[in-house]
Amino acid sequence: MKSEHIPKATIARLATYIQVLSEFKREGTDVVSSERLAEACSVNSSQIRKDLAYFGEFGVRGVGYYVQELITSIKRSLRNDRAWNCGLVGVGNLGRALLRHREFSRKGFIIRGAFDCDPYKIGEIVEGMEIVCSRQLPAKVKELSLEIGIITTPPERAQRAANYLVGAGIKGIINFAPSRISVPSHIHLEYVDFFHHFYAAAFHIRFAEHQE
Amino acid sequence: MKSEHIPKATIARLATYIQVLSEFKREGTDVVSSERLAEACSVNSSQIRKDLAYFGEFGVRGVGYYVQELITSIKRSLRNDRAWNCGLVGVGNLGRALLRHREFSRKGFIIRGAFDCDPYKIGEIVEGMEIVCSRQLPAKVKELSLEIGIITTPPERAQRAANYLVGAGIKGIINFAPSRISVPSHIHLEYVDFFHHFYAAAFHIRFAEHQE
DNA sequence: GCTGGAATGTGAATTTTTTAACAAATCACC
DNA sequence: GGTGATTTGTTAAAAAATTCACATTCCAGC
Ligand SMILES: NC(=O)c1ccc[n+]([C@@H]2O[C@H](COP(=O)([O-])OP(=O)(O)OC[C@H]3O[C@@H](n4cnc5c(N)ncnc54)[C@H](O)[C@@H]3O)[C@@H](O)[C@H]2O)c1
Ligand SMILES: NC(=O)c1ccc[n+]([C@@H]2O[C@H](COP(=O)([O-])OP(=O)(O)OC[C@H]3O[C@@H](n4cnc5c(N)ncnc54)[C@H](O)[C@@H]3O)[C@@H](O)[C@H]2O)c1
Repeated sequence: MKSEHIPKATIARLATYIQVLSEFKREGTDVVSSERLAEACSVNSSQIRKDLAYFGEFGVRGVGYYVQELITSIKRSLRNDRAWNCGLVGVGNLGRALLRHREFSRKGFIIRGAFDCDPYKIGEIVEGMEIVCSRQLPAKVKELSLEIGIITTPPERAQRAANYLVGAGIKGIINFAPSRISVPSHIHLEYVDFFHHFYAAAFHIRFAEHQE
Repeated sequence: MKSEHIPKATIARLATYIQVLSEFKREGTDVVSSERLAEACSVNSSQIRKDLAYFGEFGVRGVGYYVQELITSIKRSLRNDRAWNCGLVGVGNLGRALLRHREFSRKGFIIRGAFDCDPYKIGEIVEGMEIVCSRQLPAKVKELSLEIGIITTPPERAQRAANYLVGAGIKGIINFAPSRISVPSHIHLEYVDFFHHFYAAAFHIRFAEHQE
């Protein structure tokens, strides 16, 4: 039952499945049922089967899913079967943490360019990568075939960073700065904001207290 | 129309509204309609009115919402009208970036304790805060009235960190490590994983290419 | 103090997402 | 080769979230 439109929530869950399946693999589990995977991910088992059904049939009835095979299938479904070249704009606290994070390249998102406008930072080497002046963005995007731009500048600079990236021909942008930006409709834009998890925690803690 | 159960998506959107409303305020806008706010947040205007209706009536018919008043009302709704004391476990790349991030205290989440198990890090001062040995967690949680625990340890240590936090009497946990952990049901647990944004970007970029 | 234009709050309609249920497929064991 | 225990893929039902539509309220201007 391949399908056209995929819910955002499904993408997020598939990412979780990969994570949990990788743990299973490390533990030496070869085959897993939707029931068992569901429990580990705190979701309903038909949810898992439905999510997978958007992309194809990956299991064996009466048996379950072969862990390694399923990981590969999900990655392919998510277009994560090849590496993506990323460029990071704004090498501050957060930018540095991301540059040093090994998981990016392990997951197929390879940060190949790091840009900043601060002359004191330009030329510095972080995690084997030289910080380059933002003005060189257009040249570097082409040279390194960058496809995804990561914005970690202060919020008031995010729009400018986006403009540079778009002008340079990037295809998608992940914005970590807490400000809304506008880009042409053919550019895929994602906002990362984990504060809502803090709000949610605060909300539910106080709510539970109130119930007592 | 006050209500019992609040969708998670509503909480996340309310956080966005606060962000965008703060921008409006900075620009000097005093009154805003749901239509205009909706446009800035890329959502439907009745979505906004519905989200707010879960908590009360904050607008004036025929006029709109008073920006500052609405910010205050949403914050109160989200139980964000008082500060929350947080403790961070695992002062590595990410932990440091969070400790240095001013936005936390500005938003009412004050990181009062930083813990690590690495003897080389214990005693070090980061952003005016001394890194303390994880073993002192129970004592510090009580001393500093910590309510929310932030886990930024490597994934294989996340469960242990959670156990410490739970044992020490924390009320909620935000886990930045990419591993599922288990905690008693009265502890509110949130997972932060921004990789799904990268997967979503990759997926949609390739999908758009395929359409052409 | 009336009137027209504007914008909220909300019940109803629609759409989307999740869950349940079960027929179809697989395999171990006899 | 048949049988029963499993577990998938999928259709149908249920639940949840979003959007529509409009009665209700407010205000500015006359
Ligand atoms: N630090 C965190 O934990 C954290 C968490 C969530 C969100 N954020 C957001 O991420 C962004 C970065 O945070 P940070 O703590 O790293 O801030 P930071 O001030 O440490 O770093 C910002 C960097 O961007 C550079 N910069 C500014 N304008 C630029 C431009 N036009 N082009 C290229 N580079 C430019 C600055 O020189 C600096 O190096 C902020 O928007 C922040 O709100 C940070
Ligand atoms: N760096 C990033 O950009 C990034 C992004 C997303 C997720 N994460 C996740 O966040 C976590 C931290 O990432 P990082 O890059 O900061 O790693 P890191 O290795 O730099 O830091 C981990 C820190 O945790 C400490 N630690 C280990 N076990 C501990 C324990 N039992 N109690 C207390 N402290 C302990 C270590 O001493 C170290 O200081 C990882 O799980 C990582 O996958 C990181």
